Amino acid sequence: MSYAFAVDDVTAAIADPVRRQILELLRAGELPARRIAERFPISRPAVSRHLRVLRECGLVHDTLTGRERVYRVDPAPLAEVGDWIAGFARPAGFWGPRLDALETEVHRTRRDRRAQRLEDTA
Amino acid sequence: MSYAFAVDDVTAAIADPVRRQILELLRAGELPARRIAERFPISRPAVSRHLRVLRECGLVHDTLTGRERVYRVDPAPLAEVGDWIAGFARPAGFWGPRLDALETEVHRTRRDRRAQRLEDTA
DNA sequence: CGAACCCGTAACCGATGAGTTACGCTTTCG
DNA sequence: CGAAAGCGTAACTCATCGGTTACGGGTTCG
Repeated sequence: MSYAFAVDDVTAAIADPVRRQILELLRAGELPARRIAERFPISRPAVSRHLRVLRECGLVHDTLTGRERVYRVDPAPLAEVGDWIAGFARPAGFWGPRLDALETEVHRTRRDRRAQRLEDTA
Repeated sequence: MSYAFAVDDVTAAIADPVRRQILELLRAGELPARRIAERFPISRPAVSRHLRVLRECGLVHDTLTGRERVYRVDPAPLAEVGDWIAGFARPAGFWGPRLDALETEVHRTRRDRRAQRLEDTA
């Protein structure tokens, strides 16, 4: 049971600068798709597809409110990458013990995400 | 002064599963290119190019020894990504304080890397 | 010296990915 | 009810990327 599956999706997702900026934007608070799109020089459908990528790997969640779709960030999948990175700790227990806390967080939020998914597109 | 530049290269580098596996392989110890290549089902030149990508963003360093080129991993650039991830800490100071240690590490190793680069291809 | 070894690069190719415009659905509101 | 707003999707184009084979340069060794 490795995270390889999820890590693959998440690393691919954050490899794009636009998607990273979207996440940073959402860090300040939830936003409807329109508000997100107008912050970028690219077309709205382009942003919409970036949002889909982020959605499919659980980095954002959305709630349909009237005719607006509000997005909010979920850092849990990022923690899995942080977990992988932590495996490259210096000599022995350099960052290790500190980042181990992340792993705990991963397990904790894995439950939450399942619940979240049911709420999505609600 | 943001890491955006470096983070962009590093996230792109670790987005590929083969490159991540190379890093994991090198985590156990340095290896000549040949030894790395024979662990993968793809051709040797393909691995060689993956190594180049990893080299160009500082994730690996190489030393020319006779007719062999020995590679070793450098986790420092990964720390910059960890740093970025840490910015998505839960509510307030959930992982934050723990991952702050990473940032310190980033600064520390930035000097080292400059020295490393001079040694490369030596 | 010449053959074998180790490795990187060049040239080429199919797949993938990010961008665009056009379109359709649902919700709001005059 | 009909127009406008807010989103997502489809179809298409173009650049990038990862894979392959072919090749060349430096090193070891019989």
